[in-house]
Amino acid sequence: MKTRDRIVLEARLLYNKHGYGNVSSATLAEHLDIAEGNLWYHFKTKRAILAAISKQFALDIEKRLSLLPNEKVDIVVDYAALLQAIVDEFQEYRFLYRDQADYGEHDEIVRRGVRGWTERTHRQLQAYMKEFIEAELLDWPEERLADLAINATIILRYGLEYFREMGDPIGAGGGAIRNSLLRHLTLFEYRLMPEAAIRLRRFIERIGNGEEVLGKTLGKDLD
Amino acid sequence: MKTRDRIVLEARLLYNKHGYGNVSSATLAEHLDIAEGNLWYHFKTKRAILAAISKQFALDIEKRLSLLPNEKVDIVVDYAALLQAIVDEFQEYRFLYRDQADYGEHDEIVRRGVRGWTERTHRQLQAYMKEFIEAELLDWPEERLADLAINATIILRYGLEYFREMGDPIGAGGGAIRNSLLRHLTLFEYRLMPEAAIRLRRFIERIGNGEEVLGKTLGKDLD
DNA sequence: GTCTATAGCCCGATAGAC
DNA sequence: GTCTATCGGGCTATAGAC
Repeated sequence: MKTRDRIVLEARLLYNKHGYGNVSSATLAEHLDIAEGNLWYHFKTKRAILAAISKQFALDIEKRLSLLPNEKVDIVVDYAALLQAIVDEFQEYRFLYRDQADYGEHDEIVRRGVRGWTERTHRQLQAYMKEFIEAELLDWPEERLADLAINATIILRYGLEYFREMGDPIGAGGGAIRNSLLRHLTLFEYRLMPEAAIRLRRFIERIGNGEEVLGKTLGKDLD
Repeated sequence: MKTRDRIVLEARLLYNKHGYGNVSSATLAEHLDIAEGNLWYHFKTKRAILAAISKQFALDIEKRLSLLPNEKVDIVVDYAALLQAIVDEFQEYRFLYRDQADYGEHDEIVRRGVRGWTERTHRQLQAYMKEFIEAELLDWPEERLADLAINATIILRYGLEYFREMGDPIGAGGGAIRNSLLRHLTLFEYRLMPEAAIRLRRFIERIGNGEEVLGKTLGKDLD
């Protein structure tokens, strides 16, 4: 792996773990076992590292947004795969949102993209919900489908922070991911066919345990 | 107003605006028009300022948690007053949660309190919802009332960050507060009596516009 | 209580040898 | 591409005069 790529990877992991502002270039270089000067050779400013991570973030988001319900598999499995992709993404780029007050404005690519990505995420979730309805696994009125998708996005997105604050441990095996997923499920579980609800809950347990039974769809090449 | 109190107030405002890590003691002293040495006389460390703000935070939370549906007024007005107290609180101490990755561990008083405060907030919202039901303004099954209250809390809590990311301006008159409140309303509006929904929406517009028609219940002495 | 002056540290970033 | 050495600047915090 090239030094430049190692820097981008390690920076992202350290920023997620300790916060962007708490990871100095000296610390980063030390973790990479390279000299600090070498780091400045590859990236002329600290913000340039942020830009490189942001670029990869944009690519990964597009990959996740391209996921669609697969006609060949059943919708419960499809939806579980989407959920896994979403929580992976939120975890892998967590610092980008969490530390924004720290590093100031987002990189341009994120600043310009974030609104569109969020709206497309709503539509993506809505498309999956619609499949549940068409498979007669969910009984939900069409006119409230958009609200369901938006509220589900918000809860998935901020669940990690919410449950961390409540004391749940983060990371694979920790309760925060599992609880976020279960929390979003409360929005529509009461209108799901019991069998579909049971299967979804089973998938959520596996995702929460970090079992990655469905194959990781994002960042596989990075970890 | 005593210098010490002025420091605590101005620090909170500046931290909320620019982020805890981006407000140096020099900047803070400059805004207060006092010498930096004077600041260190009142607070021996920067963290001591954080502790003072956290202490006030705890007091304000208790005040807000003590709000109850008032038998003499109708529940819609009561609920609007609670909503206003909650969004005020989340705005006035926004940096405390938002910048936690920056300043590290919460002050002890917050660290020990946060779980209990959140759970009590759930129960508080639930009590108000129950009043709506008893006034026959809301049709909602008892067994899903807790979930409604929790999901409403999360959306109220993180709505500000969510809508800011989406490009809405923050602060009185900005769209973020109004949109957070409307978003939380989507959770149960479809089961509200139309007349109650209309009145709630009208209150939300006024809160979103910063009109404070119900009287500010928190931080009144600070602003 | 408030001020000035300054210590001591870590940070992001640069210069230049290899 | 990688290293060592170093600079300028901002930050938290201290010392001591008034």
